[in-house]
Amino acid sequence: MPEFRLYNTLTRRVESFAPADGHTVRMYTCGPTVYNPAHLGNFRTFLFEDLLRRTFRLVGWQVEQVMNLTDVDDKIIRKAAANGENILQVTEPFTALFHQDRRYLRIEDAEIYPKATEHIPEMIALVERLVANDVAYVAEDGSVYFAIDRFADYGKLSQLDKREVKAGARVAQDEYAKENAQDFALWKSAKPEDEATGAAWDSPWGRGRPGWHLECSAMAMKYLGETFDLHAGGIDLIFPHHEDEIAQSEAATGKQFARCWCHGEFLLTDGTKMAKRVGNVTNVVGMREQGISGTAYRHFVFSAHYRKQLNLGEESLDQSRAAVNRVGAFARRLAEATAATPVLAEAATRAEQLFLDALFDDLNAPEAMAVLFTFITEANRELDAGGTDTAALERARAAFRLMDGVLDLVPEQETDAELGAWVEGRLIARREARERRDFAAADAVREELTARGILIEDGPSGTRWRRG
RNA sequence: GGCGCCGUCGCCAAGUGGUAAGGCAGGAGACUGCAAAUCUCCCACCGUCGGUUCGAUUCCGACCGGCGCCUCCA
Repeated sequence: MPEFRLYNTLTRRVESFAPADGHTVRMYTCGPTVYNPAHLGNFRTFLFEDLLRRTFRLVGWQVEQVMNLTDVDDKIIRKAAANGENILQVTEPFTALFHQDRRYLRIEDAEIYPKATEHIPEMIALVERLVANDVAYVAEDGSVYFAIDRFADYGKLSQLDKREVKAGARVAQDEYAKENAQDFALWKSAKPEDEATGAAWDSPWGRGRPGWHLECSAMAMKYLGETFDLHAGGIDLIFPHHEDEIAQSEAATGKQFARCWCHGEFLLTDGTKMAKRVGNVTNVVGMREQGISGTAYRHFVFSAHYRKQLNLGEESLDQSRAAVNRVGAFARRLAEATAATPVLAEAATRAEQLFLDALFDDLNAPEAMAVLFTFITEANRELDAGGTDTAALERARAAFRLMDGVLDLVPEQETDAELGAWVEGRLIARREARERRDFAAADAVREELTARGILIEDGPSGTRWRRG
């Protein structure tokens, strides 16, 4: 089994990583809050996690991934209340949209997508454990808080001990109910709008709803065990979300929660963090309407290391689209080739090795992509050279399958049958014109197609077309 | 105010103590009826100033510039 190295936020170092049981990586990834469309920044993180799970399989491990769907929280309740709806009416359509967007970006299915609202009993049980362990306390109003100063390790993930809260920093509005301003809510007593929107449940402390951090601890432990291999998410979740998850989980079980923590950096737009509040968000649906494929976005995301900020500029997606078209053209050529030179086999084997080296070294996707593109150039050269080595061709196909099996960059083929029939008809007209050597007429057809966004390529096996 | 990250070709972005991957764009050529695709060749001395070193883009310091976290947040 090759060594896989990964940066661990807990230790702030790149370390050797392997699942505890040696064959299945149990990973928990924080999913979306389903009250609006997830934006491209959110999907950068999900794509990073997709790359992680695919790379794990390349190492030879199985993957058990849990991605939660937060379907009860302040923003959802506010939205539901404003519309006079139940929270389900808010979350169901956005849950569906999330999966649609996810598939467009070819993000693999996680094994489990648990919803917070379907795990209220597990969450209540966890709070009871914490109260029993005397690290949580019940406030006058029936809310339950976690007392951070009763958990010695508090701050170990975010290195809070090295931090100082900004002088005059905002403090929580409901501070009066807490012993310490930094204590966080495990259980929030129900307010009228909670009841009105179906966001309140019975508990030993009265009607209420779970605090945000609680769901992840309860669901991670339910599906992955009290200790599991990896917990991933966006870098902004380090504090307070993940810090609080660690506190409430480890204070309850006395065991280490996640063995490794992994965080992806932000997506920036025009130099600032993509965020709803900034108003610079782009959604998958919007991207789609601009004719940008999911594979182009994958290329863009993988062009930077996951721990570095990545700026989405005006030209970014167009550049990636062009890059991904090259991969697509190569994929078709490889599929249709019949033989190649022996040199191709060497290039393929070398590329595979370099590709794995790059990904296994803290998931260096940009490096891995560079290997892929270098291989494409080499392979095209050997394919041009002719050759009769069919085994070499198979070697190349296997290498490409391995690499694209992780990156998944080949753009989708056109599936619009009506458009296809029309294009084929025009191509027949063009072929006839060319056979007459009436090139003016042939070029007129090409321009007609170009006007509709169709590009054509004449090759040995006839004319091929695709969308520009 | 505290903590941290980044500054590499026109744009995006890897990387290394010994003279810098890849993608996009661009230039020249081959191929093509013309294109497209493909191939060949060309296209950077790594923010500034110091220091360490035989040698630094790569280590250290200062400075300038940008970003993020400390508060809901991928």
